[in-house]
Amino acid sequence: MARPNRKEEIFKTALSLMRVHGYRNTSMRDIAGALNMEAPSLYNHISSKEDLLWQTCTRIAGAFEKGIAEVNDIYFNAQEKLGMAIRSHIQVLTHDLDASYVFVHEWRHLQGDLRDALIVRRDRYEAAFREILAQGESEGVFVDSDNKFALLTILSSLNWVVEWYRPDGDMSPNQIANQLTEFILNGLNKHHNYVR
Amino acid sequence: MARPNRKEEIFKTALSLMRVHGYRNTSMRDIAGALNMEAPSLYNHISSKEDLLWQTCTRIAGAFEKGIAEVNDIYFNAQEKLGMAIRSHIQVLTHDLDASYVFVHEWRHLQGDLRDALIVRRDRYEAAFREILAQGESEGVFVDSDNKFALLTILSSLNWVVEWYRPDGDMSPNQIANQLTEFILNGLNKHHNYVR
DNA sequence: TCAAAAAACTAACTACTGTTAGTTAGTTTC
DNA sequence: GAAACTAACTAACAGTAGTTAGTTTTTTGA
Repeated sequence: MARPNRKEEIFKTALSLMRVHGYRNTSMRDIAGALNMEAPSLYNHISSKEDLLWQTCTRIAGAFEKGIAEVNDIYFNAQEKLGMAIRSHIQVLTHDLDASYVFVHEWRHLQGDLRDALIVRRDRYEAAFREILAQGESEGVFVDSDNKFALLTILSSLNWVVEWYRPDGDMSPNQIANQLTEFILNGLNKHHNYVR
Repeated sequence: MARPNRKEEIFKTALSLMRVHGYRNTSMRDIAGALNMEAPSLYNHISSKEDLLWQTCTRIAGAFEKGIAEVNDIYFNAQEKLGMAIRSHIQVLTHDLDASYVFVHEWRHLQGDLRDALIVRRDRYEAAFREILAQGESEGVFVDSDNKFALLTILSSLNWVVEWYRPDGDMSPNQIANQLTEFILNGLNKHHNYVR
């Protein structure tokens, strides 16, 4: 009986259900049922439903953090940095799509300290991104924009990828990252002369 | 006792709770409690919890549709159209923030036909937006991009506004629309010479 | 002023929630 | 071959969900 890691199977099944139906709409009995077992048996492998969500969120958050740290270690120029940060972000999302989707959409079902801890980490991540924007401005290669505004706009387009990305679709994660980078840097305008 | 429209009060209260705690996490008893009444009394005014969500979603969807129709009626040039479509979208979101937030985040808790109907309307709305992009390309003012990709990127940045917009913040809806339009058209790049 | 309508109430139901307790069968380790 | 471990089970609990039925109170309108 090939059963390499039951715990992983549970996570995988749970996340794919939660992606479709949401965290609250996915019961322990649903998860167990999809694995042909009974709900209480799950507790031989995991400690609680919330822990399922918590471990997922920290895993994804950790991957994001690792990515942005590497970018800041290796690259110097702001345009390169931004491009690589985008690529890294997209890699994380697409590499573990169910988990990322659940992270993006369901993290706020965490309660109390867990939730707070995640907000702190998110803010740190955003700050690292924002620093790249600031660097680009002082290098004179990015327009001087409202940093917070630009950041939110950028991150929203990145995160929306979990909404439509399909592993068997016709864009690879790298292609997506390239297109997004180009779009974010150059926008839609062909002649760059739009004035409001 | 000034009680102009109890039904509206219920919607308003329900949506503000759902915005914070989510649809599934907001019980009828929570809603009733916030209005100093008992849960069953709500049913003198509304027919079900799902109907609360459904009516909210159709209301917002209708506002979006009205906006895009007007844009296509009045304006000719693609840049203007896109700018006005963005402005209209932001107007809808910010004018009815709780409802919009719930719409963007919780529509998928609708079941069966209701959910399907909403998907159809969303697709139609996206198609109208995409047509503006196509027009801009054929007019030679927008870069030739993957339409679907550009569209999703644009709409994601628009919808993310519900995440951070505050009526008492320092940007008005029109300022947000202007900044977003500029960002979407011109991107971050100062000299428009980024090549990947 | 009085009947009708509106809007609240209490009690209760059924379904489902996450989880615990206690147990059992099969496998691995010493 | 005994002990320990793994992973499943059944039964059940305490709580919550949305909702219905039936009743009472409040408001409204002629």
